[in-house]
Amino acid sequence: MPELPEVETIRRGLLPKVRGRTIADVVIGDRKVLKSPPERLAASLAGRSIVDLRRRGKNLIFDLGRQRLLFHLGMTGQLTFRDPGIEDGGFVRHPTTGLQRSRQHAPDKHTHLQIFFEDGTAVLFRDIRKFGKVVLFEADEDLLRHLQGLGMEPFSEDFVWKSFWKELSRRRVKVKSILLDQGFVAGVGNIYADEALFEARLHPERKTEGLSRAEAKRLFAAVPRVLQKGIVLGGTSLRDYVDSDGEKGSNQDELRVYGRAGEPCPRCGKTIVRIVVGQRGTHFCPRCQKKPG
DNA sequence: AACCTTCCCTGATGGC
DNA sequence: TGCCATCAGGGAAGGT
Repeated sequence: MPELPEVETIRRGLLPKVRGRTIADVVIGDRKVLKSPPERLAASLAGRSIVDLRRRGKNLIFDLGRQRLLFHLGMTGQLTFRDPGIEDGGFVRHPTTGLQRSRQHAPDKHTHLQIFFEDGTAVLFRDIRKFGKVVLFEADEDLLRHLQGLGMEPFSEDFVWKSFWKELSRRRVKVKSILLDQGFVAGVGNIYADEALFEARLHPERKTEGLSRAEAKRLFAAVPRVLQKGIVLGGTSLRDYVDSDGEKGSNQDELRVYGRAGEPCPRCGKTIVRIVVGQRGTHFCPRCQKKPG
């Protein structure tokens, strides 16, 4: 599932390929994921140039000058670049490493939006479960209104201990739940929440009001650390996630607890367990992440 | 405010 | 081309 590291990896891969490019045409697939009327999307996007590609939490935002095109990838969303001059899944000549297999894929029944440039290359939005969304905003202030509920952005100047502690103390919820709350820290999803809690050695069902400053500080440090690791490794590909070239990330091999129920804890060897917290599968080490009682 | 349930959606999986 | 139930989950919505 695309969380901050996956969306950031897509952004970095896509940016050099789309910046400065002019949209020639768009092709609409299933309109259910398009939160703006397809006719307006098509009419508004044609002729626009892509000035920048930004990210806020798990949202990817195309800056089109005045307009903003927002993608949220939901559970299974993919945003890839496709060059029709290259065979899908075939071999391409890589500038430094020689021949390399192309992972780009042709549009299929799950491709809901294709943004074509003048030379025939395109950005494809594909989403099997259709939990993703595409929204067009006419101006930046409309986008900001849409994003106003989001919390601190990791790696930005907003992400400071004072705010983290203040917000954490204000709320009275399970620590796993607050990590998943996009109004607290933007961009953390189920995988990185479990990883951060393991890193901080906190039981996912600990209540926020019961955390000591030292414990909260561990969490404050762990969140950007696990996210950064995810970015460095190109994201976590458990099932559907691929980057803008259609390539899988490698952070799935480095996960400490997520999806590892029944396996030994990498820190102490005790068996990792899986419980449900807030309707979400939650993985932790019962020895390293004790619930004080 | 916190907490719970339901909904959206498809593909993988396992039982029979 | 077997059929059906279950599960995965981000986020919005609605209820308690």
